[in-house]
Amino acid sequence: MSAASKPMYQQLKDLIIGRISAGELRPSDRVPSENELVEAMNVSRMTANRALRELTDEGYVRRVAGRGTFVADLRAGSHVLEVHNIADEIERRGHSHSSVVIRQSLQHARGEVAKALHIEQGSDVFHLLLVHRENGTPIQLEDRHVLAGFAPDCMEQDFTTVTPSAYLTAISPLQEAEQVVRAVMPNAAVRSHLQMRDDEPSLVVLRRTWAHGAPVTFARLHHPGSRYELAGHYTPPGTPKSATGTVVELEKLRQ
Amino acid sequence: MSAASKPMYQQLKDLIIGRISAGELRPSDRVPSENELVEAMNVSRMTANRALRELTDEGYVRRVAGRGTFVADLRAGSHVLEVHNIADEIERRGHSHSSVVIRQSLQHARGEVAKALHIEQGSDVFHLLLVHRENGTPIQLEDRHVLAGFAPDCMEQDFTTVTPSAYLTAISPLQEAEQVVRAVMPNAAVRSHLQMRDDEPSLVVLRRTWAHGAPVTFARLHHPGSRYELAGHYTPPGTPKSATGTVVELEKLRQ
DNA sequence: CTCTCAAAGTTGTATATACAGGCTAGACCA
DNA sequence: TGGTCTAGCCTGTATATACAACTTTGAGAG
Repeated sequence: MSAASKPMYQQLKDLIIGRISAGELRPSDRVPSENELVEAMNVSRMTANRALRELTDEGYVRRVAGRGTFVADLRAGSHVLEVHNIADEIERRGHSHSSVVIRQSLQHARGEVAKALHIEQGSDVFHLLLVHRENGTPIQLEDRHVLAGFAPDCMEQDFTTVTPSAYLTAISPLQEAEQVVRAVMPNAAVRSHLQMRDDEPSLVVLRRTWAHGAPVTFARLHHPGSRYELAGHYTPPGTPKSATGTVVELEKLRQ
Repeated sequence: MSAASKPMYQQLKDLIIGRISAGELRPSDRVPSENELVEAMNVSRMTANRALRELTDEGYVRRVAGRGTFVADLRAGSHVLEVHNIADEIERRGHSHSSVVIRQSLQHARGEVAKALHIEQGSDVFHLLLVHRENGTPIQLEDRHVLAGFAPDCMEQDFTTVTPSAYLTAISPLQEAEQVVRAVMPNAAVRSHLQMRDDEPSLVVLRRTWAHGAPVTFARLHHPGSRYELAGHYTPPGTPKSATGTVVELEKLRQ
């Protein structure tokens, strides 16, 4: 579990990452070429190639055929926040998730919904309104519109057992999404559903999801500001999927 | 620029992504093994290996030595939000960024700051307080504490020309970060600095940044709720760096 | 019938080799 | 002096081969 077990290409990557991290190699500096690594480290060129290629994919370096490999510009401060499905998020905290369906109806799309879904005013859409609870406490009001043609059996679903999100991703995989996060003052209806104080702001996530190249659902997710936050952990390039599972200990720091 | 020019390993990737995207291959289904691809597509095993390995890195499939390659669980709803440096963000919008330094002093770390930075109460920290403006309008109040030992020349910097973020990333590359987003009601001081209405909520980003394995700076970034939002565009796995540059057209949809 | 173990299939890594194509410096020519 | 062009280095891709390690299956021994 210690050192010698790592594969050679990984050792090469670690070596170069180490030099960059230590400041020995700075942005736009040239890093050893494949052939130089071959001679210095006594490996084959394909192994050196794999190391440098993966470092490129992970954003550490930039390669130019004919010129060489250079330290990348260290993305000037772009941090990542992962926004999870509310049910998954609650479950990951080890808490219990439940939801109450307030409305589940077929409607005609009006103004902003029609615009968001790229459909004509008056087209059929399903409207879902439900409250998600964490250990019994309201934590999210989900106000969702779904293209009627995309989910014909939407009215037959029991959304207290399967969340709309899970239902929709089961219909069609591999979707694209766009989202916006805002701080707003909720209206009385939202406040009531989420059991919020009069002067409490709300964290709102607007999310529009695509399937097969067209938007199919648009959701407004309201959260009580005093009981909800988005948390994210960012580690340098080489960590595409470890964001899940990192623990955030930044809890007691209220302004 | 059309079809035949793509390298073989990319054609293999596209072929398998196509089958997944079309629903022909569903999560946990087995995808062709390397040797099967070798025979079917008339390529060498290393080429098939590269295609499947990259699909693994990009999250499309999951591989188990001895068993095979299987379609991954299509991340059950994990969406990504990129949070950029405020100056970069403003510049990307084609607007002008300026900032006003309100405080730049050496202090002794108290309570929450000491805790966030993992240092003793009373340790030396620099305190920076500045307002960032977009086309003259206040858009962010940056309240930052920096470990004194990490940036000894912090007091000599002119933070109206180089943002604290740019200054700090120049000192040490490759850092780790943790952040939390909240909706809160700002106090009078914050409201005043950001020229906010009395009943306007604030979107707050708490960000703690590591270097060399230890936290070195802790920032509270306050934004006026009516003039600021976080936006993100999510495209399926194979898009590690294209998140920058996607246009969000979800603007006029107020709750 | 049950246990053991070997065979076959699978991924993971590593090497040697080959050719195509981009880029640059310096030799060479006019 | 000035322009051209080639030799040499670099990355990008592709192949053939080899061995290690893991998993399942089934044959064979007891």
